[in-house]
Amino acid sequence: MKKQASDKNLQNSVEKAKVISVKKKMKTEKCFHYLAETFKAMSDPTRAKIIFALCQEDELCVSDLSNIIETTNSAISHQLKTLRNMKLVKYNKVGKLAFYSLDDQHINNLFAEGLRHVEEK
Amino acid sequence: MKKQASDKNLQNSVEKAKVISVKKKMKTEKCFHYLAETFKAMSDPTRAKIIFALCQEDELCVSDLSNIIETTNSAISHQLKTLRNMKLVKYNKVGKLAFYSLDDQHINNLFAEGLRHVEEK
DNA sequence: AAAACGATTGAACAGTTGTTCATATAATCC
DNA sequence: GGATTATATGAACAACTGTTCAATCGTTTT
Repeated sequence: MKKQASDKNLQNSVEKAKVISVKKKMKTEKCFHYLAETFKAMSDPTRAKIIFALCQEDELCVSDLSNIIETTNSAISHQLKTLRNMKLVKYNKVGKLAFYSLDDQHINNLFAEGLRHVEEK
Repeated sequence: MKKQASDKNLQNSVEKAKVISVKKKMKTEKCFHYLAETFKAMSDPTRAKIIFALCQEDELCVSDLSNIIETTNSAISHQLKTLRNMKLVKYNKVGKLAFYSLDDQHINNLFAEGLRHVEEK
């Protein structure tokens, strides 16, 4: 009977001890998936600009955001929907206006860390 | 004569003071582009796994990485090339083996921050 | 009620992405 | 030298992405 792929490959490891050790520490598939999703939220310049703007001001409406970022309402609105789906922003409707704000407290730290990284380069 | 688009839109701002204030703080196009690129490096599960593994062990060769991550050598090698282009990993060739390691010190902090965020959810 | 306005949405489009498969390269072993 | 091994690579493919454009939906204004 054939051994499991992972076991079979273990025999062929170059540095078996390292492989076993890291395998033990590996997070779940779901964890890596969600981690990747989180980074993906900020992996587009338009979304990065939106998040940056919302770090400066608690609330901004769509047209002001598109003015600041200098692109169309439509493009901003589409990206805001993406960020909403990712639970990174929430919004507050007042008449015709939709005021968006950051929904995820932790994102500020993550974003600031990224910015620090970029500016130290 | 027509005014500049950015000026024209400023007149139409819902909260002009906020718009002017945030506009003043905005980073350059290049900065946001690079910021997005940095996050993009970690926005794929396979790359996130590679980075995680290389946070646990200083150096790992391609076949051990593909064993740990449980995918093909080819897929890993392609992603390592992507990470190499982004200057996030470097490698050390020893005979047939290529030992990869993290090239960017700051990435550890950023990645750890992301992981903390995910695990607190 | 009609017009104006802010925001949302869907379709379409080109561009990008990540994997697979087959092949290539380069070092080691027999 | 020929076989084997570790890694790299190019082409192909389907899947996804971000913007634009046109149309729509609510709300407010006149």
